[in-house]
Amino acid sequence: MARQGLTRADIVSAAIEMIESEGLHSFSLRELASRLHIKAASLYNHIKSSDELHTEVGYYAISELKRAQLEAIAGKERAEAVESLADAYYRFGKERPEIYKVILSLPMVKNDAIHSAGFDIVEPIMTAMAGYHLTREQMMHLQRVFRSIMHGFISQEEAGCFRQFPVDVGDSYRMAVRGFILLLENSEKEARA
Amino acid sequence: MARQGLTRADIVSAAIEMIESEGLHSFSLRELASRLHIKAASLYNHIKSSDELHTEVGYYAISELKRAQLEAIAGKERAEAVESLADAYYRFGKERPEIYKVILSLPMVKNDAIHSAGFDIVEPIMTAMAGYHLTREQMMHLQRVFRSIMHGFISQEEAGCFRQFPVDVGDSYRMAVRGFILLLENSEKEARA
DNA sequence: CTTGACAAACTAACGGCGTTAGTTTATAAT
DNA sequence: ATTATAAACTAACGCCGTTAGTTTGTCAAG
Repeated sequence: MARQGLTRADIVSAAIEMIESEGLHSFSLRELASRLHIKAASLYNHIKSSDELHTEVGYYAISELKRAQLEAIAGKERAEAVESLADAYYRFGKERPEIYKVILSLPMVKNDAIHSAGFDIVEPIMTAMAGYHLTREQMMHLQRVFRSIMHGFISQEEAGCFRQFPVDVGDSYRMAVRGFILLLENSEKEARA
Repeated sequence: MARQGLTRADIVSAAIEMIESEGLHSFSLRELASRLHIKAASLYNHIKSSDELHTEVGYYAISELKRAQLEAIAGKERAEAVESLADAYYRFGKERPEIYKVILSLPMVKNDAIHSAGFDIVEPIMTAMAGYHLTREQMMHLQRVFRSIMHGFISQEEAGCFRQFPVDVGDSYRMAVRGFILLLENSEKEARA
């Protein structure tokens, strides 16, 4: 087998492709190696462990999500910005479910690099809320509430938890976003008081 | 080794114990068998597969969550009922994180038994909202919103996603619940109109 | 042009996993 | 006392991540 001179970047992007097309749960180093026409052990010339590769894919996933978010809020303010941000988040989770799962499965604890990458996700949310007159502390709380709603909705829909009732999932989603905007307006009133 | 006459129920409850104490991710049939002083292959006299055991543990987890929820809303109405329900949900996720993860990892799709068990989780939520004057359709949507907020919050906190900022997580949680109650009140107004 | 260093690839193996097939054997019912 | 049932066993298969040690292609310095 002629040597092909694979790089670390080649391996990471092959992993991303494979996860997107075949699913995170069925991903394995051996299968990845096989697709690169390599033995599994050879991967260890480029990566230290399966976890490290997983983290590397995670950085990509976070950067993609951030990109989509920043694009969504560009030139928008207040409710319009928040709705557009939510839509981008929702679409990302729906269109790239496996990559989204990678973000969720990232060990945020005890890994400074991932921890700081987490700020990339927070930043667009803070920007979208900037048009509201809120204290810095309120924004920190509200950012958590926003992420909870979005993540909770996406992952439960993906898991099939919303099939008990025949009502439209899109309608539920819009109601959830409306709830958050109500909370934003309510918080603004409190901040003024 | 004297035969101990293990039953399916023995195995399920040993699995529950093991998951609660050692964590879902480190659970394995071989380790479970070892704790029961049995070979792994012997487990197959009682269960068909690892997935089946997982599902069985899931039924237990759902019933426990439902029990906690029903207890929380007993004799309460409207905001008080919803807040108490949310607290029970939150406490369950925090105090029994591994069992909670089992619920999340249940394959809701393509398994009728689990699908119908999902109703057990919905029911207390519908009851808690019963005091509000809402249409049946509104309740179906709001139930999804409630679960999204709760699940999103619990799983992100558990994953360590809320460590970017030093503000109190409990305060964020209360703000999230307040947001949901605002949405309930707002929906009620719309229903009357 | 040769030589030497580096790193990309290899083979072989370990211990772990879920699972299957086929076998023994204790217990409970006839 | 005999027999049927099912709880347990052994042995093996094919996955998995990972490590150690080895070959070999490539590329740069002498």
